[in-house]
Amino acid sequence: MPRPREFDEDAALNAAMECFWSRGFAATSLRDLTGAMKVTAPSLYNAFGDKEALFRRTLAHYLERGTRDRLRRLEQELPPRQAIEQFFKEIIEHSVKDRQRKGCFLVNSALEIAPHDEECRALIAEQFENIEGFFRGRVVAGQGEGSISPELDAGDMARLLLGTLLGIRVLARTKPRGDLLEGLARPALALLHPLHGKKKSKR
Amino acid sequence: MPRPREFDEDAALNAAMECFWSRGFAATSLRDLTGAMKVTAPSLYNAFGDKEALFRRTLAHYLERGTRDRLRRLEQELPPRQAIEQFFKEIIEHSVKDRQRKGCFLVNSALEIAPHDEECRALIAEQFENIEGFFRGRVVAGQGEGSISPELDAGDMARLLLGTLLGIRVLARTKPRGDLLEGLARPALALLHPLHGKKKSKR
DNA sequence: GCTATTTTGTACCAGTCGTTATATAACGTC
DNA sequence: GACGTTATATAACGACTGGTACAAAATAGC
Repeated sequence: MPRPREFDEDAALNAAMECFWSRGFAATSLRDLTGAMKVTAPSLYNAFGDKEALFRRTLAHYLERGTRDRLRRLEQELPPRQAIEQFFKEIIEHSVKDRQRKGCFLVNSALEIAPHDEECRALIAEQFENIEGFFRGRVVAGQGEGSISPELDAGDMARLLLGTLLGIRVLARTKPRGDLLEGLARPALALLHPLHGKKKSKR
Repeated sequence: MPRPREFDEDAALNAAMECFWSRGFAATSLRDLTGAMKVTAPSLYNAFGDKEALFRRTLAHYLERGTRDRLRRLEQELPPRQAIEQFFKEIIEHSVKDRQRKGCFLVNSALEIAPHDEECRALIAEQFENIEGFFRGRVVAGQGEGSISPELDAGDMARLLLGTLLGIRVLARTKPRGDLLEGLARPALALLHPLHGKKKSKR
Protein backbone atom coordinates (compact mmCIF):
# COMPACT_ATOMS: atom_id res chain seq x y z
CA MET A 1 0.00 0.00 0.00
CA PRO A 2 2.53 2.66 1.01
CA ARG A 3 5.54 3.75 -0.90
CA PRO A 4 8.47 1.41 -0.13
CA ARG A 5 11.77 2.42 1.47
CA GLU A 6 14.43 3.29 -1.00
CA PHE A 7 17.40 2.87 1.36
CA ASP A 8 18.78 -0.15 3.15
CA GLU A 9 17.92 0.34 6.79
CA ASP A 10 20.73 -1.88 8.01
CA ALA A 11 23.36 -0.16 5.88
CA ALA A 12 22.11 3.23 7.02
CA LEU A 13 22.30 2.12 10.63
CA ASN A 14 25.87 0.95 10.13
CA ALA A 15 26.80 4.27 8.56
CA ALA A 16 25.24 6.15 11.46
CA MET A 17 27.07 3.93 13.89
CA GLU A 18 30.34 4.71 12.13
CA CYS A 19 29.69 8.44 12.63
CA PHE A 20 28.72 8.25 16.30
CA TRP A 21 31.49 5.78 16.98
CA SER A 22 34.30 7.87 15.61
CA ARG A 23 33.09 11.35 16.57
CA GLY A 24 30.82 10.80 19.54
CA PHE A 25 27.22 11.91 19.93
CA ALA A 26 27.58 15.64 20.46
CA ALA A 27 30.20 16.17 17.77
CA THR A 28 28.17 14.38 15.11
CA SER A 29 25.79 16.65 13.22
CA LEU A 30 22.69 15.66 11.32
CA ARG A 31 24.50 16.67 8.13
CA ASP A 32 27.28 14.22 9.00
CA LEU A 33 24.64 11.55 9.48
CA THR A 34 22.53 12.20 6.40
CA GLY A 35 25.71 12.41 4.33
CA ALA A 36 27.10 9.11 5.54
CA MET A 37 23.77 7.32 5.54
CA LYS A 38 22.87 8.64 2.09
CA VAL A 39 19.44 9.53 3.33
CA THR A 40 17.69 12.88 3.45
CA ALA A 41 16.81 14.45 6.75
CA PRO A 42 13.06 13.84 6.50
CA SER A 43 13.66 10.18 5.70
CA LEU A 44 15.94 9.88 8.69
CA TYR A 45 13.36 11.39 11.00
CA ASN A 46 10.63 9.28 9.51
CA ALA A 47 12.57 6.05 9.86
CA PHE A 48 14.46 6.51 13.11
CA GLY A 49 13.04 9.45 15.01
CA ASP A 50 15.30 12.20 16.28
CA LYS A 51 19.05 12.21 16.81
CA GLU A 52 18.88 10.68 20.25
CA ALA A 53 16.63 7.85 19.15
CA LEU A 54 18.93 7.12 16.23
CA PHE A 55 21.87 7.02 18.58
CA ARG A 56 20.15 4.51 20.81
CA ARG A 57 19.38 2.35 17.79
CA THR A 58 23.02 2.39 16.67
CA LEU A 59 24.20 1.58 20.18
CA ALA A 60 21.83 -1.35 20.52
CA HIS A 61 22.90 -2.47 17.05
CA TYR A 62 26.54 -2.40 18.09
CA LEU A 63 25.96 -4.23 21.33
CA GLU A 64 24.13 -7.01 19.54
CA ARG A 65 26.45 -7.37 16.55
CA GLY A 66 29.74 -6.26 18.00
CA THR A 67 29.98 -7.53 21.54
CA ARG A 68 27.27 -10.09 22.11
CA ASP A 69 28.12 -12.12 19.03
CA ARG A 70 31.78 -12.18 20.00
CA LEU A 71 31.04 -13.51 23.46
CA ARG A 72 28.80 -16.22 22.04
CA ARG A 73 31.37 -17.22 19.47
CA LEU A 74 34.23 -17.46 21.95
CA GLU A 75 32.09 -19.34 24.41
CA GLN A 76 31.13 -21.93 21.85
CA GLU A 77 34.32 -22.36 19.90
CA LEU A 78 37.04 -22.36 22.53
CA PRO A 79 37.79 -24.03 25.84
CA PRO A 80 37.23 -21.73 28.84
CA ARG A 81 40.66 -20.34 29.50
CA GLN A 82 41.45 -19.86 25.83
CA ALA A 83 38.12 -18.07 25.38
CA ILE A 84 39.17 -15.47 27.93
CA GLU A 85 42.66 -15.14 26.51
CA GLN A 86 41.41 -14.93 22.95
CA PHE A 87 38.93 -12.25 23.97
CA PHE A 88 41.72 -10.02 25.22
CA LYS A 89 43.91 -10.89 22.27
CA GLU A 90 41.26 -9.80 19.80
CA ILE A 91 40.54 -6.59 21.64
CA ILE A 92 44.20 -5.68 21.70
CA GLU A 93 44.68 -6.56 18.04
CA HIS A 94 41.73 -4.39 17.08
CA SER A 95 43.00 -1.54 19.21
CA VAL A 96 46.43 -1.62 17.63
CA LYS A 97 45.07 -1.78 14.09
CA ASP A 98 42.55 0.96 14.84
CA ARG A 99 44.39 3.86 13.23
CA GLN A 100 41.38 6.13 13.68
CA ARG A 101 41.47 5.45 17.43
CA LYS A 102 37.73 4.88 17.43
CA GLY A 103 38.09 2.59 20.40
CA CYS A 104 35.07 0.72 21.67
CA PHE A 105 31.65 2.21 20.97
CA LEU A 106 30.35 0.73 24.21
CA VAL A 107 33.04 2.29 26.37
CA ASN A 108 32.93 5.59 24.51
CA SER A 109 29.19 5.74 25.08
CA ALA A 110 29.53 4.72 28.72
CA LEU A 111 31.55 7.86 29.25
CA GLU A 112 29.88 10.34 26.96
CA ILE A 113 26.20 9.64 27.30
CA ALA A 114 25.51 7.06 30.01
CA PRO A 115 25.57 9.76 32.70
CA HIS A 116 22.99 11.87 30.85
CA ASP A 117 20.65 9.33 29.29
CA GLU A 118 18.93 6.75 31.41
CA GLU A 119 17.90 4.56 28.51
CA CYS A 120 21.42 4.24 27.16
CA ARG A 121 22.72 3.77 30.67
CA ALA A 122 20.53 0.70 31.06
CA LEU A 123 21.75 -0.75 27.76
CA ILE A 124 25.33 -0.20 28.75
CA ALA A 125 24.98 -1.49 32.29
CA GLU A 126 23.38 -4.64 30.97
CA GLN A 127 26.23 -5.21 28.56
CA PHE A 128 28.83 -4.75 31.29
CA GLU A 129 26.99 -7.39 33.26
CA ASN A 130 27.00 -9.67 30.24
CA ILE A 131 30.73 -9.34 29.88
CA GLU A 132 31.34 -9.87 33.57
CA GLY A 133 29.04 -12.87 33.38
CA PHE A 134 30.99 -14.24 30.45
CA PHE A 135 34.20 -13.99 32.43
CA ARG A 136 32.66 -15.55 35.51
CA GLY A 137 31.18 -18.40 33.51
CA ARG A 138 34.45 -19.12 31.76
CA VAL A 139 36.38 -19.05 35.03
CA VAL A 140 33.99 -21.50 36.64
CA ALA A 141 34.09 -23.76 33.59
CA GLY A 142 37.87 -23.57 33.49
CA GLN A 143 38.10 -24.45 37.14
CA GLY A 144 35.86 -27.43 36.47
CA GLU A 145 38.17 -28.82 33.85
CA GLY A 146 41.36 -27.87 35.66
CA SER A 147 42.67 -25.24 33.27
CA ILE A 148 42.08 -22.39 35.71
CA SER A 149 43.31 -22.15 39.28
CA PRO A 150 40.58 -23.61 41.50
CA GLU A 151 41.38 -21.32 44.39
CA LEU A 152 40.27 -18.14 42.69
CA ASP A 153 36.93 -16.61 43.58
CA ALA A 154 35.20 -16.61 40.20
CA GLY A 155 33.23 -13.46 40.93
CA ASP A 156 36.34 -11.56 42.03
CA MET A 157 38.29 -12.76 39.04
CA ALA A 158 35.49 -11.76 36.65
CA ARG A 159 35.43 -8.26 38.09
CA LEU A 160 39.18 -7.98 37.85
CA LEU A 161 39.05 -9.01 34.21
CA LEU A 162 36.25 -6.56 33.48
CA GLY A 163 38.26 -3.76 35.05
CA THR A 164 41.29 -4.72 33.05
CA LEU A 165 39.28 -4.82 29.85
CA LEU A 166 37.86 -1.35 30.42
CA GLY A 167 41.30 -0.09 31.32
CA ILE A 168 42.67 -1.40 28.05
CA ARG A 169 39.96 0.36 26.07
CA VAL A 170 40.61 3.64 27.83
CA LEU A 171 44.34 3.46 27.39
CA ALA A 172 43.96 2.42 23.75
CA ARG A 173 42.37 5.75 22.86
CA THR A 174 45.46 7.54 24.12
CA LYS A 175 48.29 5.12 23.42
CA PRO A 176 47.20 2.24 21.21
CA ARG A 177 50.49 0.39 21.44
CA GLY A 178 50.39 -3.37 21.56
CA ASP A 179 53.10 -3.80 24.16
CA LEU A 180 51.39 -1.41 26.57
CA LEU A 181 48.01 -3.02 26.20
CA GLU A 182 49.43 -6.50 26.54
CA GLY A 183 51.25 -5.29 29.61
CA LEU A 184 47.87 -4.49 31.08
CA ALA A 185 46.29 -7.79 30.16
CA ARG A 186 49.18 -10.11 30.97
CA PRO A 187 49.27 -9.78 34.77
CA ALA A 188 45.52 -10.29 34.97
CA LEU A 189 45.56 -13.32 32.72
CA ALA A 190 48.55 -14.78 34.54
CA LEU A 191 46.40 -15.18 37.62
CA LEU A 192 44.31 -17.77 35.83
CA HIS A 193 47.06 -20.36 35.54
CA PRO A 194 46.60 -23.16 38.06
CA LEU A 195 50.31 -23.41 38.79
CA HIS A 196 50.42 -19.84 40.00
CA GLY A 197 47.29 -19.83 42.06
CA LYS A 198 48.46 -20.62 45.55
CA LYS A 199 46.49 -17.69 46.85
CA LYS A 200 42.88 -17.19 47.74
CA SER A 201 41.30 -13.76 47.89
CA LYS A 202 39.13 -13.19 50.89
CA ARG A 203 35.49 -12.40 50.59
CA MET B 1 50.39 50.52 32.21
CA PRO B 2 47.50 48.47 30.89
CA ARG B 3 44.06 48.16 32.35
CA PRO B 4 44.03 45.37 34.98
CA ARG B 5 41.95 42.19 34.85
CA GLU B 6 38.62 42.47 36.59
CA PHE B 7 38.06 38.75 37.02
CA ASP B 8 39.91 36.13 39.01
CA GLU B 9 41.71 34.00 36.47
CA ASP B 10 41.92 31.00 38.75
CA ALA B 11 38.24 31.11 39.65
CA ALA B 12 37.34 31.47 35.98
CA LEU B 13 39.49 28.48 35.12
CA ASN B 14 37.81 26.42 37.80
CA ALA B 15 34.39 27.39 36.49
CA ALA B 16 35.41 26.45 32.95
CA MET B 17 36.75 23.15 34.23
CA GLU B 18 33.44 22.47 35.92
CA CYS B 19 31.66 22.97 32.60
CA PHE B 20 33.96 20.80 30.51
CA TRP B 21 34.14 18.20 33.23
CA SER B 22 30.42 17.67 33.56
CA ARG B 23 29.34 18.17 29.97
CA GLY B 24 32.41 17.32 27.91
CA PHE B 25 34.11 19.50 25.31
CA ALA B 26 31.69 19.31 22.40
CA ALA B 27 28.54 19.68 24.48
CA THR B 28 29.83 22.78 26.27
CA SER B 29 29.02 26.02 24.47
CA LEU B 30 30.78 29.32 24.82
CA ARG B 31 27.59 30.67 26.36
CA ASP B 32 27.84 27.98 29.02
CA LEU B 33 31.42 28.99 29.63
CA THR B 34 30.99 32.74 29.73
CA GLY B 35 27.97 32.28 31.97
CA ALA B 36 29.77 30.07 34.47
CA MET B 37 33.01 32.01 34.36
CA LYS B 38 31.23 35.36 34.69
CA VAL B 39 33.33 36.75 31.91
CA THR B 40 32.31 38.18 28.57
CA ALA B 41 33.30 36.44 25.37
CA PRO B 42 35.93 38.97 24.32
CA SER B 43 37.56 38.76 27.75
CA LEU B 44 37.61 35.00 27.48
CA TYR B 45 39.26 35.12 24.08
CA ASN B 46 41.68 37.73 25.23
CA ALA B 47 42.71 35.83 28.33
CA PHE B 48 42.63 32.21 27.18
CA GLY B 49 42.44 32.07 23.41
CA ASP B 50 39.78 29.99 21.71
CA LYS B 51 37.66 27.16 23.06
CA GLU B 52 40.27 24.49 22.42
CA ALA B 53 43.03 26.43 24.12
CA LEU B 54 40.78 27.06 27.12
CA PHE B 55 40.03 23.37 27.30
CA ARG B 56 43.71 22.51 27.35
CA ARG B 57 44.26 25.01 30.13
CA THR B 58 41.49 23.50 32.23
CA LEU B 59 42.79 20.00 31.62
CA ALA B 60 46.32 20.92 32.62
CA HIS B 61 44.87 22.72 35.64
CA TYR B 62 43.00 19.58 36.67
CA LEU B 63 45.96 17.29 36.19
CA GLU B 64 48.12 19.49 38.38
CA ARG B 65 45.61 20.19 41.12
CA GLY B 66 43.46 17.10 41.01
CA THR B 67 45.66 14.13 40.32
CA ARG B 68 49.25 15.13 40.80
CA ASP B 69 48.70 16.64 44.21
CA ARG B 70 46.85 13.56 45.37
CA LEU B 71 49.69 11.27 44.34
CA ARG B 72 52.22 13.46 46.10
CA ARG B 73 50.14 13.63 49.24
CA LEU B 74 49.57 9.87 49.45
CA GLU B 75 53.21 9.18 48.72
CA GLN B 76 54.36 11.41 51.52
CA GLU B 77 51.79 10.77 54.19
CA LEU B 78 51.22 7.04 54.08
CA PRO B 79 53.25 3.85 54.02
CA PRO B 80 53.44 2.23 50.58
CA ARG B 81 50.67 -0.31 50.69
CA GLN B 82 48.27 2.00 52.48
CA ALA B 83 49.00 4.69 49.91
CA ILE B 84 47.77 2.40 47.16
CA GLU B 85 44.76 1.25 49.12
CA GLN B 86 43.86 4.77 50.17
CA PHE B 87 44.14 5.93 46.58
CA PHE B 88 41.49 3.45 45.49
CA LYS B 89 39.40 4.15 48.55
CA GLU B 90 39.29 7.86 47.80
CA ILE B 91 38.47 7.33 44.14
CA ILE B 92 35.60 5.03 45.03
CA GLU B 93 34.30 7.37 47.71
CA HIS B 94 34.33 10.25 45.28
CA SER B 95 32.59 8.18 42.62
CA VAL B 96 29.82 7.14 44.94
CA LYS B 97 29.25 10.66 46.24
CA ASP B 98 29.38 12.07 42.72
CA ARG B 99 25.65 12.43 42.12
CA GLN B 100 26.27 14.32 38.90
CA ARG B 101 28.27 11.36 37.60
CA LYS B 102 30.99 13.71 36.40
CA GLY B 103 33.54 10.96 36.80
CA CYS B 104 37.19 11.74 36.25
CA PHE B 105 38.08 14.64 33.99
CA LEU B 106 41.26 12.87 32.94
CA VAL B 107 39.49 9.69 31.86
CA ASN B 108 36.62 11.58 30.26
CA SER B 109 39.10 13.57 28.24
CA ALA B 110 41.12 10.50 27.36
CA LEU B 111 38.06 9.18 25.61
CA GLU B 112 36.50 12.29 24.16
CA ILE B 113 39.41 14.31 22.92
CA ALA B 114 42.69 12.41 23.21
CA PRO B 115 42.07 10.69 19.87
CA HIS B 116 41.53 14.01 18.08
CA ASP B 117 43.96 16.38 19.74
CA GLU B 118 47.62 15.58 19.90
CA GLU B 119 48.43 18.17 22.53
CA CYS B 120 45.85 16.86 24.97
CA ARG B 121 46.86 13.32 24.15
CA ALA B 122 50.38 14.06 25.31
CA LEU B 123 49.14 15.58 28.56
CA ILE B 124 46.95 12.59 29.22
CA ALA B 125 49.55 9.99 28.28
CA GLU B 126 52.02 11.63 30.62
CA GLN B 127 49.55 11.53 33.46
CA PHE B 128 48.82 7.86 32.90
CA GLU B 129 52.52 7.25 33.12
CA ASN B 130 52.69 9.22 36.34
CA ILE B 131 49.96 7.13 37.88
CA GLU B 132 51.54 3.89 36.74
CA GLY B 133 54.84 5.14 38.10
CA PHE B 134 53.22 5.95 41.42
CA PHE B 135 51.89 2.41 41.65
CA ARG B 136 55.21 0.89 40.65
CA GLY B 137 57.11 3.00 43.14
CA ARG B 138 54.75 2.12 45.96
CA VAL B 139 54.92 -1.58 45.13
CA VAL B 140 58.70 -1.54 45.15
CA ALA B 141 58.77 0.42 48.40
CA GLY B 142 56.23 -1.91 49.96
CA GLN B 143 58.25 -4.92 48.93
CA GLY B 144 61.27 -3.33 50.51
CA GLU B 145 59.59 -3.00 53.87
CA GLY B 146 57.75 -6.33 53.66
CA SER B 147 54.19 -5.06 53.43
CA ILE B 148 53.77 -6.16 49.81
CA SER B 149 54.39 -9.63 48.43
CA PRO B 150 58.02 -9.72 47.27
CA GLU B 151 57.29 -12.14 44.45
CA LEU B 152 55.20 -9.74 42.39
CA ASP B 153 56.69 -8.10 39.36
CA ALA B 154 56.33 -4.42 40.25
CA GLY B 155 55.86 -3.35 36.65
CA ASP B 156 53.15 -5.92 36.04
CA MET B 157 51.40 -5.07 39.25
CA ALA B 158 51.49 -1.35 38.46
CA ARG B 159 49.88 -1.97 35.08
CA LEU B 160 47.24 -4.17 36.62
CA LEU B 161 46.42 -1.48 39.13
CA LEU B 162 46.27 1.18 36.42
CA GLY B 163 43.89 -0.96 34.40
CA THR B 164 41.74 -1.53 37.45
CA LEU B 165 41.68 2.17 38.21
CA LEU B 166 40.57 3.09 34.70
CA GLY B 167 37.99 0.33 34.80
CA ILE B 168 36.56 1.74 37.99
CA ARG B 169 36.25 5.20 36.48
CA VAL B 170 34.50 3.86 33.41
CA LEU B 171 32.08 1.75 35.39
CA ALA B 172 31.42 4.60 37.81
CA ARG B 173 29.87 6.71 35.06
CA THR B 174 27.32 4.00 34.43
CA LYS B 175 26.81 2.39 37.81
CA PRO B 176 28.39 4.43 40.62
CA ARG B 177 27.62 1.90 43.31
CA GLY B 178 30.18 1.41 46.04
CA ASP B 179 29.87 -2.36 46.26
CA LEU B 180 30.43 -2.77 42.53
CA LEU B 181 33.44 -0.50 42.45
CA GLU B 182 34.95 -2.10 45.53
CA GLY B 183 34.35 -5.44 43.87
CA LEU B 184 36.60 -4.27 41.07
CA ALA B 185 39.33 -2.96 43.36
CA ARG B 186 39.36 -5.71 45.96
CA PRO B 187 40.73 -8.59 43.88
CA ALA B 188 43.50 -6.39 42.53
CA LEU B 189 44.46 -5.07 45.94
CA ALA B 190 44.29 -8.55 47.44
CA LEU B 191 47.26 -9.53 45.32
CA LEU B 192 49.44 -7.13 47.25
CA HIS B 193 49.25 -8.99 50.55
CA PRO B 194 52.42 -10.93 51.24
CA LEU B 195 50.56 -13.88 52.74
CA HIS B 196 48.68 -14.46 49.52
CA GLY B 197 51.53 -14.04 47.15
CA LYS B 198 52.73 -17.55 46.55
CA LYS B 199 52.60 -16.89 42.85
CA LYS B 200 54.98 -15.21 40.49
CA SER B 201 53.87 -13.85 37.15
CA LYS B 202 56.21 -14.61 34.33
CA ARG B 203 57.91 -11.91 32.38
C1' DG C 1 -7.49 5.10 -12.71
C1' DC C 2 -8.63 6.40 -8.26
C1' DT C 3 -7.66 6.43 -3.28
C1' DA C 4 -5.10 5.84 0.88
C1' DT C 5 -0.71 5.67 2.80
C1' DT C 6 3.99 6.25 3.19
C1' DT C 7 8.55 7.94 1.50
C1' DT C 8 11.24 11.30 -0.74
C1' DG C 9 13.25 15.84 -2.27
C1' DT C 10 13.33 20.75 -1.79
C1' DA C 11 13.55 24.36 0.73
C1' DC C 12 13.51 26.36 4.79
C1' DC C 13 12.80 27.50 9.86
C1' DA C 14 14.24 29.77 14.24
C1' DG C 15 17.85 29.32 17.20
C1' DT C 16 22.52 28.58 18.47
C1' DC C 17 27.32 27.96 17.34
C1' DG C 18 32.28 29.90 17.84
C1' DT C 19 34.25 34.13 17.03
C1' DT C 20 35.12 39.07 16.31
C1' DA C 21 34.78 44.37 15.10
C1' DT C 22 34.06 48.36 17.38
C1' DA C 23 33.96 51.53 20.93
C1' DT C 24 34.67 52.67 25.55
C1' DA C 25 36.93 52.37 30.05
C1' DA C 26 40.76 51.75 33.24
C1' DC C 27 45.29 51.79 34.29
C1' DG C 28 50.90 53.23 34.60
C1' DT C 29 53.97 56.50 32.63
C1' DC C 30 55.38 60.75 30.84
C1' DG D 1 46.14 65.41 31.43
C1' DA D 2 47.53 63.21 27.19
C1' DC D 3 49.60 58.65 25.65
C1' DG D 4 50.12 53.80 24.97
C1' DT D 5 48.28 49.64 26.29
C1' DT D 6 45.16 46.35 27.70
C1' DA D 7 40.42 44.93 29.44
C1' DT D 8 35.60 45.33 29.06
C1' DA D 9 30.82 45.77 27.08
C1' DT D 10 27.72 45.78 23.24
C1' DA D 11 26.43 43.99 19.37
C1' DA D 12 26.72 41.49 15.79
C1' DC D 13 28.85 38.23 12.15
C1' DG D 14 28.27 34.21 8.89
C1' DA D 15 27.96 29.40 9.40
C1' DC D 16 25.78 25.80 11.15
C1' DT D 17 22.52 23.42 14.44
C1' DG D 18 18.44 20.03 15.01
C1' DG D 19 14.21 19.70 13.02
C1' DT D 20 9.96 20.44 9.56
C1' DA D 21 6.19 22.07 6.09
C1' DC D 22 5.12 21.11 1.87
C1' DA D 23 4.30 18.88 -2.23
C1' DA D 24 5.67 15.35 -5.48
C1' DA D 25 6.31 10.41 -6.12
C1' DA D 26 5.68 5.56 -5.42
C1' DT D 27 3.18 1.68 -4.13
C1' DA D 28 -1.19 -1.86 -3.05
C1' DG D 29 -5.93 -2.44 -2.95
C1' DC D 30 -10.27 -1.10 -4.94
